[in-house]
Amino acid sequence: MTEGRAAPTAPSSGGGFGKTSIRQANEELILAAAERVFARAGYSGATMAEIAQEAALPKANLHYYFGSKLELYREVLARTLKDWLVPTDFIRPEADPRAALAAYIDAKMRMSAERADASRVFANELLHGAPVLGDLLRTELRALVERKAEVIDGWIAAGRMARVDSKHLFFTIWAATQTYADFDVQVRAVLGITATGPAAQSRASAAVRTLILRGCGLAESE
Amino acid sequence: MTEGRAAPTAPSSGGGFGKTSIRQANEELILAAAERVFARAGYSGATMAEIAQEAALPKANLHYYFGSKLELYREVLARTLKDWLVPTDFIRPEADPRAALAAYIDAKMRMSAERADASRVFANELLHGAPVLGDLLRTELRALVERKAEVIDGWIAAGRMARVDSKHLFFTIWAATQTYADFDVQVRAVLGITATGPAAQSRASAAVRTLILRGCGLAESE
DNA sequence: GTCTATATCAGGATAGAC
DNA sequence: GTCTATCCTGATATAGAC
Repeated sequence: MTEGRAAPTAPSSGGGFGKTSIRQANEELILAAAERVFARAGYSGATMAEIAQEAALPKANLHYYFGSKLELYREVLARTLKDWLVPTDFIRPEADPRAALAAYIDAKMRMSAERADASRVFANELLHGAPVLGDLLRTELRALVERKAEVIDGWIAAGRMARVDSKHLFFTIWAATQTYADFDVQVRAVLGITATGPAAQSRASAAVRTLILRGCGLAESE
Repeated sequence: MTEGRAAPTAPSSGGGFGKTSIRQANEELILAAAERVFARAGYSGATMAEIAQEAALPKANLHYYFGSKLELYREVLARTLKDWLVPTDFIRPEADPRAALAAYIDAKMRMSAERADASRVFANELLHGAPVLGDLLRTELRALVERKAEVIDGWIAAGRMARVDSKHLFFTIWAATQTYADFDVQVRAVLGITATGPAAQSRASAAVRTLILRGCGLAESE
C-alpha cells in the first residue's frame, strides 16, 4: 500500500533494492499516529508536534518521510478510502436482497466500531467540502454508487423489495452507520454510557439493521 | 437571545438603559459571519480576520464584542442549539405516530436545507468530542430524548407502530437528515449535481420519510 | 464606542550536525 | 538515514489613538 506513493526527495539508502524495513515501520507508525490526531483535532487543529509525540518520533522525521503536513494528511485519507468502499461487494444482482443489505449494514457498523478514527478523518474531510477527496467522490464514488444503485433498482423492478430511492438509500445507510463513529459522543451522552462496548454495539447494529431492512420491505421476521 | 450573555468588560455607553441598537446590529452581523466561517473551516481552521472580513468589520471589533475566539464560538453554538431541539415538539403521546414522525422528519430536513451552516458547526463540535457542548448533551439532550423515547415506546406498546429501539431511531433520524447538510458535497458528488435546489430537496425528504416510516411499520401508502 | 498598529506566540518547515 | 536547533509566517489578542 505504501508502495504506490511518489518517493520523497531523499535518496534511497544503500543498494538498489526497495525501502528499508525501518522506513516502512516508521511510515506505518507515523500514519497510525496521524490518523488518531487528525481524527480528534481535524486537519487544522492537528499539529505536527502532537503527531510526532503520538508516534514517539522527533518532529523532523515526519517532514523527512512525508514532506509536509498536507502530504501526510493525503496519505492518511488515501489509505482509508479503499477499505471504505469494499463492503459494497455484497450488493450483487444475483444475491438475496435481504441478506446482501444486512451484510452491508453489518459491515459498515463494524467499521464504525473498529475504525472509528478513520471514519472521523473522512467525516471531517467531507464536512469541510472535501478539498482533497472531492475529485475522487465525483468520479470513483459516483460511478460505484451508480452501479450499485442499478442493482437495487433491479431488485425493486423484480418485486424483490419495496420501492425506495436507491441512491438516497445509500446516503441513509452511510449516515446511520457512521454516526456511531463520528458522533460517538452524542450517542454516549444520550445513552448515558461512558464507553461503547460490544453489547452496545450489537444493540446498535440490530436497531439499524431492523429499521432499514423493514424500510426496504425486507422485514427480518417475515 | 443575546440578552442572556454575560456582559463584556466594556462599560455601557450612556444612560442606564440596555444595549444600543448599533451593538445589537453588530453582534448579529458578527454571529452570522462567524457561523458561516466556522461551518466551512471548523473551529481551528477559522480565523478572526476571515470572520471580520465576512462581517465587513475591523478585526478588533470582534474582540471588543466577544472577548475571544472561543467566546464567539460558544455564542454561535448556543444560538443554534435551542432551535435544534424544537421539532421534537411534534412527538407527543396523543399525536398520530405516522403524522408526528413525518412532521419531525420533514422539519429536520428543512433545517438541513435552510440552516446548513448551523448544522455543520454543530457536527464539527460533535466530531471533535463536544468540548463545549458535552455537558449540555449529557444533561438536557439526554433528558429530552428520554422523554421522547418514552412516547415512542408507548406507541409501540399500544400496537400503533412496529417494534423499534426508540433511542436508536432518533440517532438514525438525526443522521439521515443532517447528512444532507453536513456531507452535502458527498451527496452532490454522487448525484452529479452542483447545487441542491428545491427539487433535489423534496426528493431527498420524500426518500428519507418513506424509508423511516416504513421502517417503523407506518407505510404511507397503507 | 471604534479602529490602527503592534506585541506575542504557536506551529510548519528546514539547515546542518551527527 | 536521523535528529537538534532555529527560522519565519501567520494568527490571537491588546494598547492606545481617535
